[in-house]
Amino acid sequence: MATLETISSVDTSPRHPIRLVANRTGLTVDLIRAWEKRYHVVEPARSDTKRRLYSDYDIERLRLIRIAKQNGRRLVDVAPLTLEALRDVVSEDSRYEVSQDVQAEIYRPNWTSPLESSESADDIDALLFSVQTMDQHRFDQLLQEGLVKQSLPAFLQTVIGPLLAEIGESTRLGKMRIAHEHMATAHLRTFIGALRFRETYTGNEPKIVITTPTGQLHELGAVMVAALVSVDGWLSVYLGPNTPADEIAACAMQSGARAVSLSLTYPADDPRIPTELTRLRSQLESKIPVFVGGSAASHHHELINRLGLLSPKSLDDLRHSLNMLRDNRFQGIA
Amino acid sequence: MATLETISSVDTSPRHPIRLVANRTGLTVDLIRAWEKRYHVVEPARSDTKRRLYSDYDIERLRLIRIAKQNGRRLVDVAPLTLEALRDVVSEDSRYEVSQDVQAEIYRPNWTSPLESSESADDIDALLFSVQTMDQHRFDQLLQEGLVKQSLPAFLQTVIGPLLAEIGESTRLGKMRIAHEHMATAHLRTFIGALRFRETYTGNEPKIVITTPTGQLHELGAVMVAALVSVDGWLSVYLGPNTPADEIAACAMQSGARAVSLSLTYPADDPRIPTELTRLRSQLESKIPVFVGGSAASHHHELINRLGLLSPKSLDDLRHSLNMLRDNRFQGIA
DNA sequence: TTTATCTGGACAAAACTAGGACAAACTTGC
DNA sequence: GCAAGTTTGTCCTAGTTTTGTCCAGATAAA
Repeated sequence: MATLETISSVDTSPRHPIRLVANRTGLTVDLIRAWEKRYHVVEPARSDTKRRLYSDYDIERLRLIRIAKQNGRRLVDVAPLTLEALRDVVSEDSRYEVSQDVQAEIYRPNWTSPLESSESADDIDALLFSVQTMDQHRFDQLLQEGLVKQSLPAFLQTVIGPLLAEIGESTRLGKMRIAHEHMATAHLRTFIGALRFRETYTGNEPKIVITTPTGQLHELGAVMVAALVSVDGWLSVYLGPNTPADEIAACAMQSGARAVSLSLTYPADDPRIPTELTRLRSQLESKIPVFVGGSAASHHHELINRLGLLSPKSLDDLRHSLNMLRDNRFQGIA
Repeated sequence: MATLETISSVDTSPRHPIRLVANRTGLTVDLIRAWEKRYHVVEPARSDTKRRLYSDYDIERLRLIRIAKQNGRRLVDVAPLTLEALRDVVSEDSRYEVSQDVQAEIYRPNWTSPLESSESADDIDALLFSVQTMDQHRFDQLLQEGLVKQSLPAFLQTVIGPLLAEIGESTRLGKMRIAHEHMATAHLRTFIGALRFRETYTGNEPKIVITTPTGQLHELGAVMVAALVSVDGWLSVYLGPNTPADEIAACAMQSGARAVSLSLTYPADDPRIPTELTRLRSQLESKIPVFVGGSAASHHHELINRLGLLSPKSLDDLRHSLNMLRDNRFQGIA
């Protein structure tokens, strides 16, 4: 349960000085104070010597408010909104979808605790049912609703992960048709892919290149990573599946990425994998870490260690490492 | 949750400043005010300091009026129309907007000028530049803006099509890296895929199964078709790429689809294509037409004719056939 | 000591408002 | 086909509101 907590809540403990907040949000120190003075945009805690101390929650709100302003919103309008409400506003602006029940959004608590497992199980059952009946519209609707109930990382972990496992298993056992699996996969690709730009853009996010190496055609894992890291203020350069090592390296260099993430799923024993990983590592600056995840990553355990690549144990683990890297607290190779 | 209402109704509460409206509609601030002054196109509410405050309803009307104007309508004519009436007008116009057929010429008033070709060319250049600089966020932004300027079918034809051709050509000639092409393709997959659910859903749309057959891994064409047909009131069951014929047939039957659409691109001469197409045709009820499109469709011209499949010459052609089918005016096999 | 942050206020740039002017593009009448 | 009228996008001025930046003097941290 410890993992679930870390993954789903935005930390509200006050600890960051104003300078760091300015760096991370792209706002000036003066401006942050002016906003506080005029509209109480954030009311940070204070140290015993009156220094402002901001929480991750504050930073996230400030970042979103900056984006909302960029989209033409007035400060008066967005200043009193909660984090959740802000996310909705920003996402509505960047892709215009009809806003849902705004009323309900405003009174929702600021960060959601992970769902009761029974509730998640119900959600998954409903999703499975919509897949089996080929009701793509319902499937979409359920995904949308599920995401409203909890944060994106929690949603990926408690709903999407188990759902994919279940669908894979059912198809393997013949309880479900390949067509059903195809429909679900294709739709999840669209759905999760579109989440990536709901968050952020301040212009000074660190970048990460995300893809799958040559021979790996399944991109769902990579898309999930792309969506996930955007929550923590990374800007992902997503290359889709099946990208040659040379191209990944070139892309990382051109875009000035701080990290690379690969997803390995199927086939697990593709003979091209060792070659590609080796090439990639040798062409990249050594200070750029390469994360290798996905269900097939464990098949290449030894290779990964030998090359000095990183193999996060879970999405949460990856997320944690990236947070460290972003804040320059990264310890290097595990 | 009252799904249908939430999805189809547009919020009328006034809350957006004029700047945001300009961003979303692609109109200039001056122009929005001029329209209000002269024709009372929209009469926004005011804040206590006389700032204009627009509702979602206003924004949607303005967006449609912009498109109607682009199609040659006069402001005086469209200004007083309700949102629903505007939707009708725009959808009516979009039938002729992109088509080059002589036949359409008859119905086509002489004032139509879809878009200055130079303007489209500029848009494409900007998109290409953002691909070359690996600026994925800019790429997304430009796509979004492009879509505001014209209707989806016109956008696909005048921007996305040429863009893909240009990228493919540049990559082939080595002017662009594979990584650039990958990024653009992956992003377009997300972007176009997400457009599919922008339209309203009443529950009694005719369904169409859209996919690519076994061996065809490129899904962009299929995704474009899925987005396109949703504009004309079809509900697409999208299965992603690489679906076996048996599964396509099973899916069509289970979902009660009225049509099937396949996209063939690469490899053009895959030996599995004839087998798969034959199997599909034999397993489907004969009253369900199968459309085969994509750049590689012409390689199988003879086979397609022999099996009684349909091979639309363009996206517009496909759209036209589907409209006939939907309205039960379909003449069967060409 | 030097650097960072604090408060409160001043100032200026940017954005918005209203009303009107103007030129280009289009329509209509002859 | 040409001239007169209409429509339409853009720009200007002048006054108001909103928003970003800067300064001065004080306190705290490195």
